[in-house]
Amino acid sequence: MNNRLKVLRAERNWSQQELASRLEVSRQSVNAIETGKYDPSLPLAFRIADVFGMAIEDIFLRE
Amino acid sequence: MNNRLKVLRAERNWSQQELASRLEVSRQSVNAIETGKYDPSLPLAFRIADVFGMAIEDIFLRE
DNA sequence: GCTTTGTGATAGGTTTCCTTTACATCGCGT
DNA sequence: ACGCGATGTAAAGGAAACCTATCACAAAGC
Repeated sequence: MNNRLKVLRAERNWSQQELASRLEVSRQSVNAIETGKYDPSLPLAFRIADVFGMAIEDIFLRE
Repeated sequence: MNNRLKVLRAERNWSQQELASRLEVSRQSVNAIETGKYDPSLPLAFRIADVFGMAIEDIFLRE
């Protein structure tokens, strides 16, 4: 499951640590999700959508 | 994380087994998600949204 | 040079998701 | 009364999603 995390984070000039703090997860989790190691849980996906002010469907892509 | 699975399933007159087959998961998984035992993974949430033709945000509710 | 910041990766451990198998109940039709 | 579809639940095991701690490295600044 592909995602646009890295781009969205760059648009806001946030470091991985900055995003991790906003999501209340570890920096390693953010890194793992960005690099496609695994997909976030649904609750975390909702939190990600919230901090970016977008819909889950617009951040995570099927395919 | 609350969800409207039971209602959506009832609207379509699908049994848990019917939905499980469409999602390609076990019936117990559908039952567990419906009864709030746990949340689906993100990929499964996308499949659920697909079979109902809705957005994830309209099936699973924050709060 | 040295230090800081950002990023990628790994090892080891816990929790959550999902499976198979199994059992109990309830409602409905025969 | 009997069978059957639908549902709820539980145990045991594996896979996936988290965690902390740690190392490595490149780029930038002083």
